[in-house]
Order: sequence, then structure tokens, then C-alpha cells
Amino acid sequence: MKYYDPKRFRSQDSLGYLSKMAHSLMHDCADEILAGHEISFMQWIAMRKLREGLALTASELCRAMSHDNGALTRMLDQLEAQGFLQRQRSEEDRRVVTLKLTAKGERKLDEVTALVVGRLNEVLENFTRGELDELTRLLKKLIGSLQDWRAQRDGEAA
Amino acid sequence: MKYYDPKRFRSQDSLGYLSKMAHSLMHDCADEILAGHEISFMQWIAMRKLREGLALTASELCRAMSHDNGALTRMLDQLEAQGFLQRQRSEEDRRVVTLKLTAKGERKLDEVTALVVGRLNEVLENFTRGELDELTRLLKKLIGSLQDWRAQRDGEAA
DNA sequence: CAACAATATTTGCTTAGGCAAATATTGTTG
DNA sequence: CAACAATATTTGCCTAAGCAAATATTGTTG
Repeated sequence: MKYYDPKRFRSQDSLGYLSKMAHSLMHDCADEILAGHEISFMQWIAMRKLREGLALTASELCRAMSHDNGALTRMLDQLEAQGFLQRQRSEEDRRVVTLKLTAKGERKLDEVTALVVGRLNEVLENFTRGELDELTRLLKKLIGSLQDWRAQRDGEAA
Repeated sequence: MKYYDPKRFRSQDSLGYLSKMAHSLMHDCADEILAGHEISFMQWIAMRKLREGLALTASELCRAMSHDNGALTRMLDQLEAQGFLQRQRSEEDRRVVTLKLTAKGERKLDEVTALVVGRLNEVLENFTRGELDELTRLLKKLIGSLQDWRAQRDGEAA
């Protein structure tokens, strides 16, 4: 089934363009409220993932965030230097480094989460609960489709 | 009305995280298909905007794409150097530079659009028409809210 | 067990993005 | 009209992201 047609294609309606815009504007919006709070939007997401137990190591974070390996190492370097994070070499598998928020990191995360959540609620003023839930569901579905597509491609390559 | 609560917040469900992921994966997906076709995903969006008449100048493109001024100038430099684009100083207002795709640019755009649209359709295989329309509508609404929020903030500052 | 593939992390290098200042031009206002 | 604010584009500088190679370690297979 074909949704988009090259002849009638309008960038305004394309998910490629729309997801770029949503991300750019969200990022700006978050950065603005985080300015002066020592961590960036990306660092906030990383810290959330650690707090929520969705990632324990750098490579898990990379996968969970679709983020670059090298960029992540350097982001973690910063968080560690700021005292928000501790790295510890795992004993079971000496390749992996286990990540853990420090008490200071936990406090910072709580402080910043309150700000970001407040801002999100502000921006979503005109959304009904149903709309927000549906947008969330459909974005997750889109993300899932893209991940499946990539997994399938990588599977074929190997 | 408050949708998100700092105590119960889960990054998995937050539009900040979800829009970042959707964009990252979309971008990767598009870049992959554009590899070897001389232009990047961002350049493709810029060319589409020009083609569709949604932007005639660099600053219009910046607004239409939420993109950085400096980055855009350099992106246009590339397109011009590749012969896909012409710049022409406007006569009415000598500050502005009018942008126009060359014949070569038009051809390249058609070629590449077909590829990207094909890939989009592939990825959206499991979406119903209704889901796609609703996702599109809600993303536009989100983008609008974020733009309004920013306009309001800038209005207050001035 | 030796050779090799796979995984985790880090580092170096290159490119793109973000921000502020510089330049040029236009509109506005006392 | 002179001074000043606003807009359009470009440039320089810095930080962050992307990519490939390096290192270390583990798992697999002949």
C-alpha cells in the first residue's frame, strides 16, 4: 500500500520533515529551560534512562537513544567530571562499564525533570488527553517500524 | 491541565524523547538511501521547499526548516557548487538573495524524491491510512504549539 | 587451544550545527 | 534627513555528532 506519491508529494505532509521539525523545536524548547542548569537535553535523556533502569551501560544507552557511540562516551565524560555519574568496570564481563548516577546526579535529575515536565505540560495545553495518547502511540509505532526496518536490513547484510 | 507528572514520568512516553528518536531513525533511514546520490537529507528538504514554493530565500528556508542561519548558508554553498542551485541578488530589496533550482537541480530532486518516497512507503507498511493521517495531523499540531510558544516568548522579550 | 568473529568502550579525525559578531541594506522616527 | 532599529546574509569560532580505527575482552568453532 502506497501512501506517498512522488508526483503529489508535499514536504509539509511528510513524516521525514515533520519529525525533523518536531525534534528541532522540542530540542530548542528544552534547551531553553535547561540553560543554566549544567546539563543538556541529551544528557537529561541519558540520565532518565539510567534512573529508569532502561540502560545500565554505554552501549545500552546508545541503543536506547539511537545515539552515536563516540558522542556518548564524551557526554558521559562530562557527566562524570561534573560528579553526576560514576563509571565502574564490570567484574562479570570486563568489557562493560556499569553506569550509575551519584546522589548529586539524582538530585540534579529531579530538579531538572520538574522543569522539563512543567514546560511540556505548558506546550501541550491545547491537546486533549486522547490526542496526546494517540500521538504517543503512533510515534512509538513509527519508531518501532524504523527499528524493525533497520534490524531486517542489518540481518540481511550479515 | 497536566499530562505529565514528575513523579511518574517515564522517558519512554515523553514527546521529547519520542520526537528525538523518530527524527534520528528517520534521518538514518533517509541518509542510507541517499548515500551516493550527492545530497543529504537536509539538502533534500531544502530543495523540496524551494520546489514547492514554500521558500524563496535563505531566511525563509531557515524559518521553514527551523534550521540555523550559518549552517544553511554553507549548505547552500554546497548545492551551488554542485550546480543544483543558483543564487541571485534581489533587485527590489538588495539584502535578499533569491534562490532557484537549476535544471540539473530539478532532475536530481526528482530522482531522489522517488527514492525517498519509496522508502517512506516501505517503512509505513504497517500503518493504516487513518493512522498516517492522524499522526501527520498531530505532529503538525505539536509543531504549531511549539512555534506559538516560541513566538509568544519572543514577543514578550521585545 | 588457536584462530576468528562478536561485543564494549574509547579515541582521532572530519563534518555539521549553534551562536554571536560583521556587513549590507531597508524601514522608522524624532 | 540623521540616528536608530530591524532584516538578510555571511563569516568565525566552538561544541556536538558521525564514522572508522584501536584496544580489550568474551564467545565460538575447527
